[in-house]
Formats: sequence, structure tokens, C-alpha cells
Amino acid sequence: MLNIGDVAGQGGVTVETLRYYEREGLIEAPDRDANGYRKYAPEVVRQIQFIKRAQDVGFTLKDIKELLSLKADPGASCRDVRARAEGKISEMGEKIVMLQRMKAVLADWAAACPDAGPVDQCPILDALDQETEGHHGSR
Amino acid sequence: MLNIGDVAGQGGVTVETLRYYEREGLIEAPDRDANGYRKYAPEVVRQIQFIKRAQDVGFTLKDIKELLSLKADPGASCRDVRARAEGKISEMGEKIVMLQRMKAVLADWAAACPDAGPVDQCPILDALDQETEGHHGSR
DNA sequence: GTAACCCTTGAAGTATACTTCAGGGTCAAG
DNA sequence: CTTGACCCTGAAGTATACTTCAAGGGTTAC
Repeated sequence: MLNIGDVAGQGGVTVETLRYYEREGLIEAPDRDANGYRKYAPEVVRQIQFIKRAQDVGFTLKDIKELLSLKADPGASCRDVRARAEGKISEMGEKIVMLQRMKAVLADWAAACPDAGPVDQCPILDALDQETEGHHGSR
Repeated sequence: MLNIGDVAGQGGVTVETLRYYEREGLIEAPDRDANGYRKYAPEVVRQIQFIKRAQDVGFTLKDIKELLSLKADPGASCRDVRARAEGKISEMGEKIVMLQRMKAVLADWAAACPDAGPVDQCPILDALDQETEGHHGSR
């Protein structure tokens, strides 16, 4: 049985994060020792790593909570998990496209900017000052 | 002279947002009428649109505050603005790369997932459960 | 036994960009 | 003159993922 500090060390998080995960229902509240200390089974370390890996590929804690429910639910199907993944994939796709568009616009403007010269002739500031023109985004 | 509601309507924001921008120092506190109402010059609408366009291309309000200082500073050079833009461009580049990586990983996993089948054989959950293996990211 | 370090709790703070609320004054139309 | 739309303030709430704080008790090594 491990103390919270052991789990934190092995899981690569802080003890505060573990208590936070517990509050948020991502990990179960462990049994307590006579002194009130949380006593963790070693597999909790893997659960923490699951959460971290899921975060690494873009899932939020809310998403992860859902994934964990699915994982624990014998009635759940692989399709359910896949649906989550695909939702996340298209979310990311949209973010990527948006970032690429913004980046391209900014790069255009920056390219037009002479390194020297006063700000009142800056093409970047000019572009930002433009009347709602050059503003194709439909939103 | 415009009331806050007029500026909000023409600028495409809410009155709360305008008061918020004022608190945050993004726009100057306007003079007040005898009744205490904020009285805006028409050009404030353009200033609001500047802020919105800057947000549209990825600047945060903090960034925008800096841009506005540069804009107002006769001693500032175009180079300063350009540096901000380029910083933002590389920030975005990093975000894009990270998102693409995460998306690719997730897509791989999703491709391995049979539409049917119970969750305890789900390749996505399996991947997330993996020992720190298949985890090439050096961080 | 005492210092160093671990554990406990609940509450508040961080960052971003606002929104909502409570409680109240002002203005224009009919 | 009343009604509804608009304005004011300061404070608190929202979402995300934690971190920090205050104030205290337990444990381990020397």
C-alpha cells in the first residue's frame, strides 16, 4: 500500500493533483489508514498514467472521466470509445485549420512589414485597422 | 457621441465586454455625461474592431494591449510590431504541430478499433493503459 | 526528542475572457 | 406619469486544471 506521496512520485503528478482528481471523481477515494492517511493500491499509479496519457493525446479531464466510465462499464462497446476519439479528432482538425488560417494571415502581414520604419506605417497595424474588409471568415 | 449600447451594437460586442475592456485598460475610460453615462467618440467603434480583428488572428487581450501601446508610441518601430506577430506565428506553429501529432496518434488508435466488441478489448483504451511504451515524446 | 518531512482539511488563488447578478438610477414614448 | 429600454456599480460566477495557503497532526532518522 502506498502513501499519496508515493503515488504522486511514481505517477508523475503532485499530491495536490491526486487529491484534486479524487475530488473530481477521476480516481476513487482510497481507504484511509488509522492516522487518516490515504492508502493506495499500486494499480492506482497506472490509473494516473492512463489519465496523463489521455491528456497527452488531447482529452480533457471531463472527457477522461467519460472514458473511465466506459472502461468500467461491461455493457459499453468499443464503438463508444471510438466515437469519443473521433469527436476529439475532428475537434483537433478544426483547431488546426483555424490556427493555420490565422497563422497564414499573420505571416502575410509580417512579410509586408519592413523591419524598420515607424509604427504609423506598419502594415500589420494597418491591416488590423482595416474596415471590415479582408475579413472573409463568415462566422 | 455614442452611448455604450451604440458602441456595443456597432462594434459587435456587448456592453459588459466594453466595460470589461475599459477595466482592463484596452480602451480608455471615456468622459461621462451629467447622468454618469459613458459618452464615446465614434472612433471607439474602430478601436473595438481593431481588438476583435487582433483576436481573430490569435492575439490575446494581453498581446493586444501591447500592440495598442506600440501603436500609440511614436518612438516604436514597425519591427516591434513585427516581432509580436512573429512570436505569435511560431507559437501557433508549435500548437499546430502538437495538435497534428495528437490527432495522428488518436487516428491510428481509432483505426485499430473495431466498431463492435466490448470495451475490455478496445485498442484505444489498451493504448492508454500501456506502460510508458509507445510514448515517443521526449518531454 | 527534535528536526525534517509526510499527511490532513477547506478555502482561496491563477490565467483567460468574459458573463451574470443584485440593486438601483435615467430616458424616451405614449 | 408610467412603462420599458437603457445606464450605473461592485462583486461573484463560468470553464479548465490545477496550485497555494493556512493551520495543524503524524512519522522517521539520528
